Amino acid sequence: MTDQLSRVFAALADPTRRDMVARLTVADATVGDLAAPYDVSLQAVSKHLKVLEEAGLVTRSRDAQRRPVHLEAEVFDLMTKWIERYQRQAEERFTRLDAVLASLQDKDIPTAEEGTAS
Amino acid sequence: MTDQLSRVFAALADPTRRDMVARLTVADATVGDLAAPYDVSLQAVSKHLKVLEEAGLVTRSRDAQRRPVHLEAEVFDLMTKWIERYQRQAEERFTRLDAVLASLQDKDIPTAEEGTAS
DNA sequence: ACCTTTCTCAACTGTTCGGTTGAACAAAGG
DNA sequence: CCTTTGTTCAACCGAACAGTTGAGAAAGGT
Repeated sequence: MTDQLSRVFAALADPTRRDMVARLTVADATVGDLAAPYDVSLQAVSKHLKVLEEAGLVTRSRDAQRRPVHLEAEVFDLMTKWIERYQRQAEERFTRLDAVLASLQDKDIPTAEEGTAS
Repeated sequence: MTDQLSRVFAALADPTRRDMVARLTVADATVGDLAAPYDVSLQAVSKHLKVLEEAGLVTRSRDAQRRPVHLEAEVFDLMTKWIERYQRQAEERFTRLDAVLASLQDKDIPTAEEGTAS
């Protein structure tokens, strides 16, 4: 899973990580802040953050001992673009199918119209 | 990973599965059709399809020995909704931050405004 | 009836994932 | 210094994942 798109999808496949992202849209937070609501160790949360970071979804700076986490929302565009592209393509295919069905209603051809076999 | 949203994200985290989805926007296909371009066993592809199916991304019917796979593009909406919601929220926060910074330039208040702790 | 095609199920393998604990590092602050 | 706070690293564990092979089901074609 080398490519970023895969990493982003994988990162958001986990409910805890999605929740973290959701909370980061409100404000930056430290690891401790983020860990608070969950019933897991701080280390586990730290690992989740590493996943989000490697997906490019968050960045981290430094403030004394703290490592504030900041959401990089632009990465969403990567997904949105992929999804929209194929969503559009699927819709187009759908309307194309409608056209075929409509033309079939005019004529009276019960046979296949596919150009598969030679 | 019980919820559908997690399953959809996880399903699309794999490049091979994303490619299958992409190809299914063009036309329905059999397992064999789908497997052809990849250098893995048919069984592996069959497993990938099971993942896509359990995520609600595809459905399968029957045509003699064949099991044609059909894309259910509506499921994309699930993701799109989630993404857009937090994308919007992140943007709003951004503009809100701008406002705060602007007001800070007028006054001179360096203290926090968050009502988190009891 | 047989054989072929298409696909799935079952069992096994190596790898990744999400979690744990314990130790250690980084940066202030007595 | 030594302690406290915040975070990460390392090793480990069980479960899930992505792949394999081998057997077999499902549905026709001849």
